[in-house]
Amino acid sequence: MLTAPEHERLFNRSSMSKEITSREQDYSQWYIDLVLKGGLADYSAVKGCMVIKPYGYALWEKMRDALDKMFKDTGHVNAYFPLFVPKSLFEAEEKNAEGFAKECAVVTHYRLKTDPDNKGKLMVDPEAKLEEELIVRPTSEAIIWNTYKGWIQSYRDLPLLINQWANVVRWEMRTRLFLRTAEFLWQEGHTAHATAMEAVAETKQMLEVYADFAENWMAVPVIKGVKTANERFAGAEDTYCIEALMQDGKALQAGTSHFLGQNFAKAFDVKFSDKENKLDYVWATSWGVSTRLIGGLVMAHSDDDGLILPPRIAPVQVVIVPIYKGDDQKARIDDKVKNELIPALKAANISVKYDDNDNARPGWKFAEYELKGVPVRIALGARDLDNNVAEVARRDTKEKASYSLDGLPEKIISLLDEIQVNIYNRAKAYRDSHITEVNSWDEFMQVLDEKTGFVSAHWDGTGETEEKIKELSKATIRCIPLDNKQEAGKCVLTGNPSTQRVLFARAY
RNA sequence: CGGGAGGUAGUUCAGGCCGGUAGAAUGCCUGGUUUGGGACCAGGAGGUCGCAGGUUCGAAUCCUGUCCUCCCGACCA
Repeated sequence: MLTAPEHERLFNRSSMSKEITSREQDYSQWYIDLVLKGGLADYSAVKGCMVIKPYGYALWEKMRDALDKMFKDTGHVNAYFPLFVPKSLFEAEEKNAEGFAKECAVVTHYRLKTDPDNKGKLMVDPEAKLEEELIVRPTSEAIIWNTYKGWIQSYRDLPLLINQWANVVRWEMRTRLFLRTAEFLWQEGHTAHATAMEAVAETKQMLEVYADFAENWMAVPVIKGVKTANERFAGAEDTYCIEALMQDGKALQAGTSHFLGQNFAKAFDVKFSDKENKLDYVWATSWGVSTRLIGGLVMAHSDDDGLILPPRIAPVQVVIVPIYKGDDQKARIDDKVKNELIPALKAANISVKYDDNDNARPGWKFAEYELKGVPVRIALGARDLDNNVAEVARRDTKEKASYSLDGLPEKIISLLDEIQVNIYNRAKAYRDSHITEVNSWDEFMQVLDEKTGFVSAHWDGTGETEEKIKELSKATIRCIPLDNKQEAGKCVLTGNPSTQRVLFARAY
């Protein structure tokens, strides 16, 4: 029997610890809890903008570095273009401009001054109005194509394969940490080619790079596909995408690669002479992924105890927690860890943290590193040293096992690989079991409401039907999968003839 | 941008109707005991109650405005 104060204490202790809302209870809150309490990001004083905290940024750096290498390996180089785009340039490609017009931040003045009526306060100086407004880039096609015009004269200048790592601003009505914020970080590749075929090949190649990255680094299975005309990037001829599925059954567009045709070349007058000295407009692509991937990563793998990060991009892959009584034991553990384990793991390029902070006890550390999604934890106590073993816990399954200290680094290395594969397989099994073929409207709605996930259904190919379905179900066509099977059928809404199934889902 | 909820110590929250010296737990600091799943004892520091006005002798509390966040909708990566 507990006394009242003891009850009180128990209650407070549990409510005060970094408790995470369960997915079942409130999926959105679970996600927010993970991002905030997992130390990935924080809110800021600026509406719609977040602070990416060191742990979250370390994750982004790992992702960025892996992607950057893949871009370089496919022949691209990095450059940097301005944050501001003069309005006249921005509006040059009409469809692109229209598509983004509703969410642009605009700079109209270049100076503040002291408010004469309100000492100590500043006001916009009406004398300092810009002659031409500057658009804060929501994407950089305009400024880049304006620049490319001066860089491209002949086929010898092509292909031009440039990427930039940057921030962009899209003024969103409703924001969500990482998934949708007013400002976000991304990379945008912008390439120019002599032929349409070459540009299409580039578009598809970069889609493959994204899919490769998502699956093999982030361990998030994705479906490669093409967007419908309605969902296409403003100004593109074709938009290819990778679509991932979150644990609540909603889809997430994880990356896009656009074949821009000659739209931007014509809008910015970018021509080249071919070998026969004939002038033609160049063919273009653009492709991007953003910090949104972090949100997708969190929602694809994590559980009610916290983040689950794939080893290949986890900022800390292994954490070692010493368990000791007194300085003698601590010294023995230190010796083993610092002189053997850490050097061996570091030699294998594994990032390892030894948490011998005496402020927190082991149990607290276990919970903390589980919250942060560190893939592997090694607990090492005096008892283990006597038996020449260590307790190894994996985050993905929460299984614990005792392994001999002989050959432990090799064991950890293979365990990290195993975890990487396991979380991918787990996410894939979930994804695959949530692609449902339906043949009637009732079934369509029922699957969306009850089972969730992707719904594979026939569609008559018209924008009107697509709109109508969106209106009725809040589901959009996520993509027409690449190499889609062609089969005759009837549109799930209109009954009109269809040649293939497309993937619908409610999406982030 | 519309509807709802919220903002008080680092964190989670109480207090608010009914105005009168700012509270709890946890965390933090010091010392000690501890350490195999979120330790314990003793002492201590910490808040212009989101911000700006107003009402009042007096405002965390009442009124007005404004900013930020969450949820639901319309918009979007």
